[in-house]
Amino acid sequence: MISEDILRTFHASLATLEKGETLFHYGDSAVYFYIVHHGKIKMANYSDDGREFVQGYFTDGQSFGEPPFFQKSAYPASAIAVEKSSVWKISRENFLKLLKNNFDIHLELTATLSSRLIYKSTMLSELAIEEAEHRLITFMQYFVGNNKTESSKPYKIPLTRQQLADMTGLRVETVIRCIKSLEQKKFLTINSDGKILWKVFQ
Amino acid sequence: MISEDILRTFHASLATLEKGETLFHYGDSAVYFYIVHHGKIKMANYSDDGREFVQGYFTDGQSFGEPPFFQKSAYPASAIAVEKSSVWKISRENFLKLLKNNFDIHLELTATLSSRLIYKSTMLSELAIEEAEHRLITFMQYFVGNNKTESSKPYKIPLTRQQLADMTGLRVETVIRCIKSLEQKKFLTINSDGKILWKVFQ
DNA sequence: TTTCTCTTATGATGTACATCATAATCTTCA
DNA sequence: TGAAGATTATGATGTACATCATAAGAGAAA
Repeated sequence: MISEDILRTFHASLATLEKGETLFHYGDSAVYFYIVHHGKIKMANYSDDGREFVQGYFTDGQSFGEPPFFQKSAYPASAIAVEKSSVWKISRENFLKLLKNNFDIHLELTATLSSRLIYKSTMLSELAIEEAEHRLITFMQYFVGNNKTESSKPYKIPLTRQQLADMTGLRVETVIRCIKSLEQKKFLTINSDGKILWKVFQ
Repeated sequence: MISEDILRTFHASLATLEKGETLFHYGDSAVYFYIVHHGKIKMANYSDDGREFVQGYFTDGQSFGEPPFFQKSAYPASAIAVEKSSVWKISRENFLKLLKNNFDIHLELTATLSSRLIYKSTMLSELAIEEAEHRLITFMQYFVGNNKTESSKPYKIPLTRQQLADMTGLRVETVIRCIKSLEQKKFLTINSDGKILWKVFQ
């Protein structure tokens, strides 16, 4: 988490985005690196026939779009505002200066990249060798581990079946059927509003 | 690339591995970080019914096993020596000291992690929304881009159909059929020894 | 030189998930 | 407040890739 003071020192500027607006497209050369000030941004890839894969969602305080920075390559996915948002943008040069002058921030970045790398490796292996239900369990375990705060009660996963599908390479109907099946197998329960309640001890 | 001098300063030690030997298993808690001194290491995941997914191969000078270091988590995949190898191992503490004292090495690590993150994101999106031939093209493009040195002649990809399958989440037979189809579509040619020759301009 | 294992190859068959169709809520926003 | 668009749901059908079977050549091992 980089303080606003430091951001200003290194000439970060704020940009605002309407809901649905695209910040950058897949393949654009990466000139800026971003931190969400307020709102929600998704990074996603699209196939020729319109299928979507969501690489991740980013909210207040989270940075995104750093990786292509270090080999001056292109963004590997597009960034779209899911809701009205504002983001800090920092140029490559200023960002490198910032890292050079702040070991703690650099280390935090390293940790963030590492954590994302573990997530991607995990999901990649799931998509490559496991089937739908297994994939969903692994994804939800990861998600709950990263978002659940209180430790005793079941966690209500704030994602629709469609969002689960978009992040696991499955289709809505498949996710719906798997979730039903996983409910019968007692991996989770379905709340009265349809949302998934993840059990505590697993 | 970290010099042997610096490695010794931070108490790195050498370990040797026979062909087929396992350095660490998926799920082991990550106490060391490694750099290949000489040989070839693969990181891979295995499903219950024995299917393999290869996350990557690492050779002389390349580091691996860093990500779980920064949140003290477990290795996300197993590391196995593909041939007789020797690796430098550095403890977490010494590694952090090393980063703190060498900005350039830290920045190089950041760049390495970023590059891997882009690779994983790319393959993840491929596995999620693209079909077999597209996946293979993307993988080979990436591979050639990272390994081809001379720029004029077609590049002979030094991987078997089985290795391609293991890295793309496909099965050998599918890879064989796809490669044949891609040959007919002029994306590549098949050498007299069966190896894939990747065309220059694509 | 023989045996074993790996690699490329090809056909027949099976299946997990996608796709298509339809519908009953629920939410959004105009 | 009423229409449009999500969301969850369920059945019927389609298909890309996996699986199984078999084989021929190449290299390694003994």
